[in-house]
Amino acid sequence: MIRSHRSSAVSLELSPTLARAIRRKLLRWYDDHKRDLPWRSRSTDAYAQWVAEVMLQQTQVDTVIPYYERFLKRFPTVETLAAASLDDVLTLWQGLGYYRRAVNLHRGAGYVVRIGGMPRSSTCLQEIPGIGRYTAGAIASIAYGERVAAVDGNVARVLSRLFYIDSPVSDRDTQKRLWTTADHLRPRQRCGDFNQAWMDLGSAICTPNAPRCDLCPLIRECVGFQAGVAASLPVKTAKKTVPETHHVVAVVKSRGAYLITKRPTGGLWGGLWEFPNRSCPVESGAKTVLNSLLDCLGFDGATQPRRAGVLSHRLTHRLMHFETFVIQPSRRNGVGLDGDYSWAKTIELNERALSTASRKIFALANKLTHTQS
DNA sequence: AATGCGGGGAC
DNA sequence: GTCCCAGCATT
Repeated sequence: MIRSHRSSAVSLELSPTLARAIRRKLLRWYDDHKRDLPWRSRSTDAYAQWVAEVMLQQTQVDTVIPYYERFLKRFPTVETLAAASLDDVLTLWQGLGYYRRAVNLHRGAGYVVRIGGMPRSSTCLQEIPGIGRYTAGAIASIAYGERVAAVDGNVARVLSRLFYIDSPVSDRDTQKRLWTTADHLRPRQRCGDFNQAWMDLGSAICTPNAPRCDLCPLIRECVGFQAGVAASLPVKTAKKTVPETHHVVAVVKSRGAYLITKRPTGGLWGGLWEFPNRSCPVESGAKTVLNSLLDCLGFDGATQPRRAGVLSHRLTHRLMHFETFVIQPSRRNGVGLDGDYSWAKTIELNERALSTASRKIFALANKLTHTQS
């Protein structure tokens, strides 16, 4: 019975014979179809693998590649990264998202240099901030040849189909089972290649939608395919509706430079620069909130704000609306503008770490300026 | 166990 | 529009 098969222990559904067949077929397929990716040309460089794996967290390969090339060119070694300023690291990271990754990478580089080099095992790698079980397994198996599993979204999808695992993939028990299954499948040799083979298979064949089962090297072993349910796996839990928030933004321009401020590290866009702004519960109250913001910045009512429009920006977990105003005061009479504030000309702005939302706000403000001038 | 954390590619 | 992506840290 299918059901009893599915609910049986891994050791029962994964016989040594089956495990051997899966290893052999997947590695053979990988030898013929592996992608040519930048980090694969330096697979023994644990630092290079670390950078790649962190960038690839929740981020697609094609998005990462140009960032990776720039990053490794600028910071070719962990020592060069440790010696850099966080601002410079974030500038290279801008647009890639999840900026805590860059902060942790920079912090981690300092840690690695202090302890005299990259940790040499999957377990020790997890002492580095931003490296969890998956990333540690990937780095250790690829760079060191350690025999350790690495279950990411790709592997979870392939394994859930291969073994018809239909409990919600985010559940703890499901995750535990996936890792246990991956542990059983680890080959004694080429574990790094094996881990990457899952990912290439998940990218090219065992895709989230409309998997190409006809091309899959594991079609004969795939219980999900045999049952005709491969495309509906893994089972994901419904997502909740994202909250909507409104904000007012002051793009203050004086003598060709713009007033920007640095966000505190930790939260959304932590450590990045942006134009002064405030949350605004109701859109209709924008003018009041703007005046309050300008007061705090030290720009009084003598400067006439001009409304540039509303910029909407969608994140995975939030929909944000920025009602944008341009202010051109006659004097830079701002008060309390400490180290977290700065004036930056357009060309300097391009070298600062700004969020994509801030870039879009800047474009909107510039459109107004050029239209009216 | 649930939530916060970006942005873009694919459909 | 929707879904999802080489996850991790925090609570």
